[in-house]
Amino acid sequence: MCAESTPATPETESMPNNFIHEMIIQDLAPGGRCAGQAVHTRFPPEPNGYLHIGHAKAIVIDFGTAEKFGGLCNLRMDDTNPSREDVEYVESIQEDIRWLGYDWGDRFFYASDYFPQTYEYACRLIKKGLAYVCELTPDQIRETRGTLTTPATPSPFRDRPAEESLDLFRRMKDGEFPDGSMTLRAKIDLNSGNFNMRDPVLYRILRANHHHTVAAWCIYPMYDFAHPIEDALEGITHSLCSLEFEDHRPLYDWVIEHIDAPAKPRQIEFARLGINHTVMSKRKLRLLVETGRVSGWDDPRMPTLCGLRRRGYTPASIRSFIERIGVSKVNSTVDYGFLEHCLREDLNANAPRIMGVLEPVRLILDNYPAGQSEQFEIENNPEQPETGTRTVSFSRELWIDAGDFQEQPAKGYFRLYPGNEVRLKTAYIIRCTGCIRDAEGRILEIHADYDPASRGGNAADGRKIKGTIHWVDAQTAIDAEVRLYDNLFDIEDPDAADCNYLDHLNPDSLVTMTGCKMEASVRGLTAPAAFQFLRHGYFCLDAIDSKPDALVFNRSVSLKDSYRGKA
RNA sequence: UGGGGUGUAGCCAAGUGGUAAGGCACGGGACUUUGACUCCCGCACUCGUAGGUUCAAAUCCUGCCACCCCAGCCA
Repeated sequence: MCAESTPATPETESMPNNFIHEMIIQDLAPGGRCAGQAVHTRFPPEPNGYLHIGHAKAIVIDFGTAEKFGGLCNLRMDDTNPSREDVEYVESIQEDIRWLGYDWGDRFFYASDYFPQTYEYACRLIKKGLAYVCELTPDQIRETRGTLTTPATPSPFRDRPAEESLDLFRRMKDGEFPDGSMTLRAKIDLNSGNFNMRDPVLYRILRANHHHTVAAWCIYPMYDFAHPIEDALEGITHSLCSLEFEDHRPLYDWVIEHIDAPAKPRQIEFARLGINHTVMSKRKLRLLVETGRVSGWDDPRMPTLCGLRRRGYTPASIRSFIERIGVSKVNSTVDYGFLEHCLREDLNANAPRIMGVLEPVRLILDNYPAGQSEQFEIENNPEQPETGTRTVSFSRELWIDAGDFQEQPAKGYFRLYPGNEVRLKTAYIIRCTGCIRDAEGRILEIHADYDPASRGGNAADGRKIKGTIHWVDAQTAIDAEVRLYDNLFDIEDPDAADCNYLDHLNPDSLVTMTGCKMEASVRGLTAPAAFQFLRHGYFCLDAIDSKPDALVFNRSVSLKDSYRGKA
């Protein structure tokens, strides 16, 4: 069960032009680099982990850009390094992208399916004298690569005859040499200030079980060689990626040029997404999972798409968030609060409401006939009257939230306190007459009288009632557990270089409340299922932990700061 | 020290020589059968910085400063 509260249709029409769009518009203009062509992009994750909100930015940009220009976006597993990849990830990646609302049609590819062509292109480079088989060890390659200010020294194998390299390369593929003993290297520019151009490795020998090709290959192309080829073979016109690949663009272009590629894709880089109070790197997220600091990749505190989904985030809210933060080349960190804002906005408009109390206290209406019961029709969503109403039962004994009563009211408090009137939402106006405490001073029950003439919540004499509170009929209430989630880290920037993020896990990131009470109509609800109550978080049914007799709710967004600290 | 990038409000972000959009956050007010939502109002005499060109500069030129990325047989 997934919490989808809104149709998953990307609204890229509303997406304002960003610098990538401007570049594409120029490419498309008459005489431009790809005048007359259809825009074609791709989202190329390596299947070595779960997708997170940072990937959502790339997904929205890749799919959204293609859609904006009436083109297509492929989904491609960039699986050129078998050692860390797994089918578990290729499946979760597809599920999460679908959940976000994007469709790659029949254009699902594996980079590893192109290995035969990639091999042929490598042979072509060798024949042109642009690549050679090198027998230097990894250490030797590092030592001869030079430094920031000194050029690389040539490999002793750099001028090996093409025929010899071709033969060796074939034998590398045929498994004649051990892992790591040889590489295929491009012959480019040892003096370049860009390390990527100092004879980069194109192929390495690696015996590992590949999740897709199994043991068909024992040589694997490097990203820098494989990626431009993958893009060219698929007819990609614009290869969008993150900023750290800017230095790789000259090599990308070099490959495209020298293999005589069937297409000339253009790489454009944008800044990846940073959000405060969380970490985004797969390595760090993986460690949280493996050390049990969270319950899994889908722990509702995780910034993974499956975690956000379980927390109650809607696909529309995530898409809206990405579209609204914009696209630029500035390294930026967006406030987590903005993500929450986008969720609140969607939930407020589209989520069905129920009433519930987290910390139940018994409320007894002394003048309400014992044994009597009545029904109220309550709107499911005041923002959408067309979503109808539900029936909620009411009787003499109710549950209200402890926070909605103060025996000694604080200054400005306008909910229930002795002598004060408050409205039980859509039911009656009541006046508090006092409360009973046990020996330890805990409130056992609150007493009040109801105004029979106020059925529906309006006073017959027109008097104004300032406070309105939630309530649940004690006779029909359903028990539930509620989990309050907060930021995973208690500092703004757990990624800061001078801090160990594991030392800053927020100890209050998960607070579990048991014995909570929900109105009975929650039973009939399936996904989408998000609820707002208790001034004023949004909660949603946990799709994974819920059982028929033990509902579990996750709080989707924390309370607004302006409300924190108030009674 | 070499190469590649980026600097507009607390956080994102428009702006492309004609006098600083918008959103989040924040503050104030109105409304309210959720202290939510919604609605108003306020929030950069200034665009990293110092000069220069111009009638006019965030936009053009020069110098300086700050920050990010790069020396994997990772992507």
